[in-house]
Amino acid sequence: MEYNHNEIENKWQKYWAENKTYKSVIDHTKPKFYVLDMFPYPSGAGLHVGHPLGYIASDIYSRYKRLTGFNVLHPMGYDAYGLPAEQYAIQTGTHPAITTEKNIKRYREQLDRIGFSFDWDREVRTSDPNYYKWTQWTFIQLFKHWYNNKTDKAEPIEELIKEFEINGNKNIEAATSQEEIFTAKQWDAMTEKEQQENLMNYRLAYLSDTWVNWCSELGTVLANDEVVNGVSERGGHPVERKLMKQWSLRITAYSQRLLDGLEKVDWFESLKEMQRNWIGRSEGAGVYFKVDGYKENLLVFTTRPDTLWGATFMVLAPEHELVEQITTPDRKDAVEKYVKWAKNRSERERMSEVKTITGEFTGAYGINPVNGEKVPIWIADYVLAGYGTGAIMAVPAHDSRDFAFARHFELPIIQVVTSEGEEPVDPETWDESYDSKEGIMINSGFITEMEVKEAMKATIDYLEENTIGYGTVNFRLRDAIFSRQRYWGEPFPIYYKDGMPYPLDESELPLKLPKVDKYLPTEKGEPPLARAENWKTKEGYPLETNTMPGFAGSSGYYLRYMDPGNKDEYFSKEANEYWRDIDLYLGGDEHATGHLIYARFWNMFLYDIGLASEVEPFKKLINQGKIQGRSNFVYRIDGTNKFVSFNLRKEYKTARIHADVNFVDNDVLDVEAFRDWRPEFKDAEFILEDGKYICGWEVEKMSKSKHNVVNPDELMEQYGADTFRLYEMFLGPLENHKPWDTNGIEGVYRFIKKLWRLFFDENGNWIVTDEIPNDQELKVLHQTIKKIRNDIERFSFNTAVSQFMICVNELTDLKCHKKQVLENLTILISSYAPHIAEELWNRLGHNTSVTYAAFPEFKEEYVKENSFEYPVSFNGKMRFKIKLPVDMSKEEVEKRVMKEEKTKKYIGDKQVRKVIVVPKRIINIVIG
RNA sequence: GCCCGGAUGGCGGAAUUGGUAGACGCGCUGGUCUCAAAAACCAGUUCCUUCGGGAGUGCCGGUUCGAUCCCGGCUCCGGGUACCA
Repeated sequence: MEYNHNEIENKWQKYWAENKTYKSVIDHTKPKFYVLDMFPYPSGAGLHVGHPLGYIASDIYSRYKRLTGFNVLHPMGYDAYGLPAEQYAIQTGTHPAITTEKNIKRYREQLDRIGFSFDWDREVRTSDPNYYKWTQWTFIQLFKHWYNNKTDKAEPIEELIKEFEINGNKNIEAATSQEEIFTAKQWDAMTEKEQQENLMNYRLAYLSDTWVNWCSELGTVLANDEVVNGVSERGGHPVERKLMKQWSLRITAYSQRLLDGLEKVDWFESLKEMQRNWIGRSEGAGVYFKVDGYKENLLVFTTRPDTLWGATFMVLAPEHELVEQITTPDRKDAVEKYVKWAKNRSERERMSEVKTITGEFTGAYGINPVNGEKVPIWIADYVLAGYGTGAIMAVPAHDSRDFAFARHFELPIIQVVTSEGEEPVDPETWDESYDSKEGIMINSGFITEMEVKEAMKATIDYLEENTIGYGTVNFRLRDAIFSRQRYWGEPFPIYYKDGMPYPLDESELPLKLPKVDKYLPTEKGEPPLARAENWKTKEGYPLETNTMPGFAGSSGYYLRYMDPGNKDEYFSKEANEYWRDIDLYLGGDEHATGHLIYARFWNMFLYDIGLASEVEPFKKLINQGKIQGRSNFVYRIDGTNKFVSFNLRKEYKTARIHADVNFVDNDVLDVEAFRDWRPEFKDAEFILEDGKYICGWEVEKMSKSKHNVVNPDELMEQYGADTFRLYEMFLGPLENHKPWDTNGIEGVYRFIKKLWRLFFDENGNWIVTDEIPNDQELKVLHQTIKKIRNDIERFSFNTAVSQFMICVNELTDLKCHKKQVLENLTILISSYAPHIAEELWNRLGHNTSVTYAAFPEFKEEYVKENSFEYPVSFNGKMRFKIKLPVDMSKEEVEKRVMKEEKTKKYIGDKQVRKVIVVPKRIINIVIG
């Protein structure tokens, strides 16, 4: 039989589907292994050549784990809610569900063509009511829980209410926005609405007026991680700050646990570092400053309590709630003008004008609690409303931003830290502030002469003793804004009574997405769901009109895969206790500060309430690199329709034009295809070199406009899925970002055909024999077993492909067609090239899938050498090799080498200073 | 600015990190087969060379018998992040 990839691949893909070869069920006799890919958003463009990279790697790993005796869970699904389908709906009126369904179908076809070992019976889609029922259910649980800082976990809100009824909130330590203390009596006296408002400050899912990132172009708010460089991640539209009533998740309650959990997981260090920075823990102190003439206190956060004596002014964020109250009449106009200006400035403007120093004096003064000094209170937008308390004490001598501000507005600068052994110099002469935490305190009351670190501690103690401050930890992480003013997302299971939100009863779930006439906001500016008829409960209470954000559905999908059909529960205890967590998670690192933090939070909450059995959901995580495009260019001579080949282009004035990579082969342009491409090139002329038109090339993003998109379907049609899979892996290390280059796939295709010819001769006759393999053949096989196992375990898929090539080359040279060897090779390669492996396995006489075979055992004895070819180097330079027995002693080796003619030649008339013999490594002779 | 990566032939990359630099593949050169081409196969391919050798893993220096690997100082490229107090 001739190797016909299309025939073989269709046959086995059909077989796998019909026999449910990759179906996974709980099996307590085997250890479990859960391999997960980040599920895709099914976009209309389908898969390009970059998408399957991670899926191929995880598939190889899954198949390998099956061969080594694991019960593997390897599911796939779709992150089906998303903006593109909704934007398309707005333009065309097509319901996003229809677009999504169509895209999923196309994705599935493409995925199936690559031969993945997914258990499709476990497919989940975030937009499926059977799935989002549990997203809604989890939201209700978040609404019904609060975070107890004493026990460090989420607890039911009923218990909080009980405590309020007995003691009020004075003994409660919670993650809360509630600052006022009330008694049980006061609690009792509250109306239901007041009680609900109060509880809202404790709930893990809560409604509040929040400063949000508003994107008017998209008509919705965005989470912090959805805003990049001041514009929306999707579409690049401008984003502004706006105060809106929004649902949020109190993820900040989990800041410390999210940080600590990173120590327990096996992820790339760079990714962990990104999460650490995003969580942004900083230790310091909260300090109360009295406002002169008012009873209000201003609370500031500082990481340098030791520099309190150097605070010469204070700065509030323009949005700070006390600004209006404390501004003196003479400063009112200026301050109001500034606040208005700051508010209307877009995020992007604010970020690009960081260097420009702006601010206004409020006319008010704060009183430094440690020395009673009066310090002016300013407002400036370098202080952010969203971080710390939105107010700072400014220590210009020891903070570069405060220093710049003080210089600009001519405010006093007092030095309080001096570097050890140096005399203090008048700060007026400084070029920059002294920000280092190394040094000795001066001019600082009782902490003078202390070391900085000692002074910090002493100051915090002092603040706490005198109740003018406290030691504290601040996090950069913000609560996750959870409302979106869009149609295509999960409806909130929430209704409103007297303006207060209440959760639906769980029996009402799923609350299905209603039909609307248009996918746009209403005339009154309400979200699209407000257009739905009868969008209210049975009792007539109005339902929430916002929908959940994209990360809602993706935060717990990996748990649902464990038990996707469950009608009564998110997932059963039994399923979760068996599958537990993801042993290997593969995906792009663009999710570092979004999905991967939200999902950890989601899982941690489910752990707290007793559902999930592991705190951390993703034990090991690998980021695959992005595949970039490799664009090709032609060079048109200015003012002509003549194109000059790459290496001759310097002789002319040319313009560089993208040529479609699909009619360029090894940078050689198919001139006819190019002429047919566009009418304006019909009569193009070409100046060739060596009879060819050579194109220039560059690595760019893969995109339609750059004509560098390579479609996997065409490659698979031409070379087959097995070749495609091997080639994607052969491209380079999995985690590297790398350009796609179709040049080279031929080499892998040649390899596959060469593999086939170990089993069939050129006339297609089966030539496998039952002969006993010889030592050489066994050595090749066992070297390969060892290398493949090793390489897969360390995710070095590219070098494994090389080893397969070496193995097949050597077996071909040895003319080895022996069943004992080839059978093992078939199993080895089955995780990389499953179709051809399945065909060969079948022809070797097996009637079950190679999936259920056992990974060949490596036997040291077959690769053992009794001699080693020592490289002999002189002063570190390798000159010749000499074969010696491995068990020869160092002394003996030295003696033998020194006797060699060649050794004498290279020594010449020089002196031998030293001879180094490293057994089974090297011999180095030092001469000179 | 700060924090992470990275730099090896014409190209993708290897060297499981002190021990033979350039595995494997692409491309290129020559050859076999063929009327010819394709395919397939064989040989060669880091650079320079006066054919003795010499140089060589971004650059400069150090440690070592020996450095792609360790240390110090740069340059360039990629990514993340940014008035975070």
